[in-house]
Amino acid sequence: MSIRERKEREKEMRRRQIQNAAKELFILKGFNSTTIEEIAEKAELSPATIYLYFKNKEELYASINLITLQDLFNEIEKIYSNKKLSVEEKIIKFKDGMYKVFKNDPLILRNILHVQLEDTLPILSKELLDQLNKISQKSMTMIAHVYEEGVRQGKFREGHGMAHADIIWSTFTGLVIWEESKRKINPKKVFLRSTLDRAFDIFCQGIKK
Amino acid sequence: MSIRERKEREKEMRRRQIQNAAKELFILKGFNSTTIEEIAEKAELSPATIYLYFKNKEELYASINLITLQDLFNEIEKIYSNKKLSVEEKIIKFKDGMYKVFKNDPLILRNILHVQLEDTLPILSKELLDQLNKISQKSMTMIAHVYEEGVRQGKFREGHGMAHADIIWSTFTGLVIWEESKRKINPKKVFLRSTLDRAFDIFCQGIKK
Amino acid sequence: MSIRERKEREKEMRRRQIQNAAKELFILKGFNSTTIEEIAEKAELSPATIYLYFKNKEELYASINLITLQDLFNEIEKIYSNKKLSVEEKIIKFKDGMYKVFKNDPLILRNILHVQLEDTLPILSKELLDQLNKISQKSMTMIAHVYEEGVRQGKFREGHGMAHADIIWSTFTGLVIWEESKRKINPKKVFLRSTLDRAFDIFCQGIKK
Amino acid sequence: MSIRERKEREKEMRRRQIQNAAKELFILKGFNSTTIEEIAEKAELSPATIYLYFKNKEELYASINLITLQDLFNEIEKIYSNKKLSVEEKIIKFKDGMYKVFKNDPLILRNILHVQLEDTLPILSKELLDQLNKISQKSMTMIAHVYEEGVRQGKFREGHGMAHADIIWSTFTGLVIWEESKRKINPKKVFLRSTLDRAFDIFCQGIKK
DNA sequence: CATGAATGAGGATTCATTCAT
DNA sequence: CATGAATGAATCCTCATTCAT
Repeated sequence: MSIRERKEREKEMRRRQIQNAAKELFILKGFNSTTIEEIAEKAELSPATIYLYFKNKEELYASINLITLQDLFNEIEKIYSNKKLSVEEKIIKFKDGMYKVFKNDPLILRNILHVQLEDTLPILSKELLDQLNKISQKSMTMIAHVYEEGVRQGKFREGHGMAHADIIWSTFTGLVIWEESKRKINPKKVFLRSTLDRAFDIFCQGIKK
Repeated sequence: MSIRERKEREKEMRRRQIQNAAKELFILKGFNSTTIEEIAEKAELSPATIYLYFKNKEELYASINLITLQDLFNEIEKIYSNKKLSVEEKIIKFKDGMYKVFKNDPLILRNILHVQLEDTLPILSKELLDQLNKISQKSMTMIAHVYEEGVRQGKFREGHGMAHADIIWSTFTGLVIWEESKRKINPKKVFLRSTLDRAFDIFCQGIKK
Repeated sequence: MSIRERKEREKEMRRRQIQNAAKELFILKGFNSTTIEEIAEKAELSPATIYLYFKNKEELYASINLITLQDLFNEIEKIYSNKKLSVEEKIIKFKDGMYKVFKNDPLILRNILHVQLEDTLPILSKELLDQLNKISQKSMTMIAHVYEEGVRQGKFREGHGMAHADIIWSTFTGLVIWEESKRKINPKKVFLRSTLDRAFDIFCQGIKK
Repeated sequence: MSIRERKEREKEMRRRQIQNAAKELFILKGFNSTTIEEIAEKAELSPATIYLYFKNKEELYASINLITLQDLFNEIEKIYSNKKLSVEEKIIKFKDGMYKVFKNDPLILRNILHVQLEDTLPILSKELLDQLNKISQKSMTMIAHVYEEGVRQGKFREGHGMAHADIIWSTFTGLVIWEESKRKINPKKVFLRSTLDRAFDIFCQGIKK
């Protein structure tokens, strides 16, 4: 029984090993320009082996997105459920949480948006697309709830919760993408954490009643 | 001389013709998934002819972004130079200007961001990259100036102009992309102009001293 | 205009050139074991060029069958329409016609039967399959008509025309394939024309009233 | 010793088990399109195990043909040796026997002919090829003998026995393959036993003195 | 100038086969 | 004896790019 377990664990590790190799490359070069061969090489496996663990390139790609998005969801949920935090604090924490996930895996944002913008948006299986969609939906809803709570408490200006969730999310993604793109043009540039903080500071100021 | 001019003009038109065809396809399918042959067909030319006007696919792609970015630049400059507008008004106008460009040519934003997100960016020639960089730099600088002017006038909170330019730009792009992506998943959704306005309203509120 | 025609003709020749190379190889090694690269090499072209003339390997394969079947159809129709021949003569001529086509292009029969024997009978496009089907249907119908005419004239035993067309066709193909297969095992053996003639002689005898 | 025997028997059963699984798949999908993995799965073994019993895919395939051909041989021999049957009856019985084998295992004919037409024939080991050859030779010889006996008895027209064995065999295979191929194009069609009977009826009529 | 035609350089995927356990 | 896991070697197909006309 213990042998079987070990095997199981090893198999899972192989999967991870492939996903990690792939993630790095997808981040660096995008989906289309990353070849299975490169992934295999980085994972120190043969291309054929990849196909023992993932049905094809798209599924591999999707599986990575799923992990990442799940992380994000967990992060947001943790904050959302934390009863000790005020709504203002929660919004700040949301930003910090998103940033943390993003820092840990810069691919995430690109992926979420890539799902929609990417070339031939990879023929992700309907299921996976739905799953991605659902998770992101749930995350947004939690953010919306927080805003609405703020309104109820008389702290925030009147307004549709979902719209403000969109604004928070967009401000974050917009900044990150923009910073990332600037770094791409000029690699010396470092992501300015302070700009992000400032933006959210302004936002918090702006929504005050 | 006049003949030469006509020739020149015709040549320029061919370039445009190709760029327009390409733009549409890049928007629709992304860079990698758009083939030269498709572009040629849409432009009613042969693939070989494309190469008489553009060194390769990347240059063609970049040249389109350049146009787009130039349009945006013009829009921003017009507002920037308008002496009748207050700094607050200018910021609002910036948003409206960006929105106008985007509305008039929805491809614009996608393209600009594609330059940033797309797989193949690193292959762009140094020259073009610099040019792209310079234009965007100049646009951002103007926005930054407006913010700094606001600070000098005691209207806006202290802060680095460039950082706030980034924030403005990011908020805008973030929102547009996000809305667009939502529409992609659920096509019935219409872009919420009001969400954009709200976001900038919050921003303006937030930066007030 | 003449130039265009020449081009057209040259293009058609290329197609033929590819088909001929492919035909030989398909005969020799079967569909699956023949690679596009081999075909290309034999045709003195690059693999990519093949795809300018045929959508994929299957279509190429099918196109060859189509030609072959068409030839056969023409041969049969010629006999069918010949008013000077008696029904008995027509049946003998059918055999001779089929044999002529086969002799002139030994690949023919193998190809037709490959359609039937081959692995997963290649996913021929519905259209082509229909076309193949239609031609063969028409050929068989003509043979059937001749038999029925023979019945009407009181020369042949009562019986369903189509069934006898099947019998004629099967006897012929069966014999040719069998002889061919024997030759494959023992290459010295030569196809026995006399066996074929004998078989049809027996058949003619057997169907007499 | 008894243990050794049991082992031997078990080993033989495993072989059969694999062959049966393989046979079904080869019938369904052809040689090339059937994968070792599929065979293994159907046989409830691992792919690697297959290689403990058969040197490679080709040998496995050939071994199946051998069985099949042996069955056919047995059937024919039984009829051949039956002293109570007249030559006319024997010929009819040959057909029935062949049909029975074919009905019981539709693979047989496809396989026999595949051996001859199929892509991979050259790869079969010389030994196996010889064995296949010998069995088929012996079967044909028996059929030939019957014809010659008929001639001696003054019942059949003069003629070379072997040639008529070929004719009998070809007529049978030709019809079966043709019917099978028609069914492939139009699956609703059912194999017409009556056509086969008719063909042999005509044949018997035709060879009468 | 324009292009039809050709191709070299990959890239994703499959599968028979091997081997350590 | 059995197998899970791994892979080398193919194979089909695509596409940016070139060049003779």
